[in-house]
Amino acid sequence: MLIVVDERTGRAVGLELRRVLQAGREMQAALARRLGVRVTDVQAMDHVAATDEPVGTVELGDRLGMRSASAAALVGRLIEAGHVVREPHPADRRRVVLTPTVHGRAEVRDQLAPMLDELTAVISRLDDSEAATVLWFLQQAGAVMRSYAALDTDEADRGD
Amino acid sequence: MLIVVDERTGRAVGLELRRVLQAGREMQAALARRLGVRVTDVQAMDHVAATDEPVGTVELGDRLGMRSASAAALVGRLIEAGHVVREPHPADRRRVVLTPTVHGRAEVRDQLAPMLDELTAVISRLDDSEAATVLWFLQQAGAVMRSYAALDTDEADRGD
DNA sequence: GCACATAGCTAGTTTTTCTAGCTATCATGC
DNA sequence: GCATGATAGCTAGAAAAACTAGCTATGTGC
Repeated sequence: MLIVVDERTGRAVGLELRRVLQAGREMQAALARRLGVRVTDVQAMDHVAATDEPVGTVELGDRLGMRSASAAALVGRLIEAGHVVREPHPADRRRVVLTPTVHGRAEVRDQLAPMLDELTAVISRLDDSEAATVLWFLQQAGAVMRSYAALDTDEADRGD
Repeated sequence: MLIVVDERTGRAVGLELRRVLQAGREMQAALARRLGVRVTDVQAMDHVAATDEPVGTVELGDRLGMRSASAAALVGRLIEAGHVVREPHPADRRRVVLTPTVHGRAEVRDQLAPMLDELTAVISRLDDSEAATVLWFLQQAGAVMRSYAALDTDEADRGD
C-alpha cells in the first residue's frame, strides 16, 4: 500500500473537510436568518439554483432528505414567496421544472456577495497547479459523499 | 492585483466547493434515513462529537440556526434516545456539556465507515505538498464561511 | 450589592414534516 | 396496442419540530 501523505496530515485534511461542512451549515443558518426564512428554504434555493439539469419536486426532496409530500409543500412556499417558478418539464409530463426567479436569485446573491468575494480572494492565492489539486480533491470528496447518499436510495427501495 | 489562477479554474473551484456542501447535505440526509432519525439530529450529533471544546445547548442551537428553546427540545430527544449525555459544565454552573455516548458515537461511525474509508483513500492519493495545499484551502474556506456566520450573530443582537 | 447579560428551561402556538393514499404519466413485456 | 408496475406530484389529516414569550439561576461589570 502506498502512503504518500503522513498519517497526521491525512487526518487533518479529513477533519478540516468535516469542519468545512459544519461551517457551510452555520453559514446557511446565518443566511436564513438574514433572509427571514427557514434553513430548509435556503437549502432548497441552493439546490434549485445550482444544478445544471433541472430539479423537480421529488428530486429536491431526496436531496434534502424529506418525503415528496413535504417537498411539495416546500415548493408551494417558495412559489408563494416568489422565489421560484414551477414550469412543466419539456419531455416528461409528470414532472415539473423548478427555476429560481430573478428576484430570488438576486436576494441570495446580494446577501452572499461579501462572502463570495472573500472566497474568490482565497482561491486567487492558489497558483494553477494548486488550484487543480484543490479542484480534484473537491470533486473526489463530493463524488464519495454522493455515492454514499445514492447507496441509501437503493436500500430504501427494499423498504426495511 | 495578482491573478495566479485563470478565471475559469477559479470559478470551477468555487462551484465545486458549493457542490461539496450540497453533497455533504445529501450524505447527511442518507445517514439520517439509515439511523431512523431526522436530519437535524444527525447534524446535532456531528457538532457534539466533533468539537474540541465542549458544546452546550445554546451553542448547539446557534450552529444549527435554531432558538434555544428548540435546541433544548432537541437535546432532550438526543438524551432520551441515548445518543448523548448532559453533564454540568465544570466552571460555569449555568451551562451544560453535551457528550456523545459510546453507543451514539459507534452508531454513526459504523454507518459512515465505508464512506470514511473511501475518503481516506482519496486523501492518500495526494502527496505531502498537495495535501498541505488542500488543507490550507479548506481552512481558509471554512474561516470565511464561519466569519460570515458570526457577522449574523452581531446583527441579530441589534434585533432588526 | 445592583443592573444587565447569558445559559437553559417550560408552556402554549405555529409551522413543518410525516403517513396514507390518490391521479396522471412513463417504461416494459406480451 | 394494451396490461403491469414504477415514478412524479399532489391532497388531507396526524405527528413532530421549531417558534415566541417568559421564567429561573448564574455569571459579569460597575
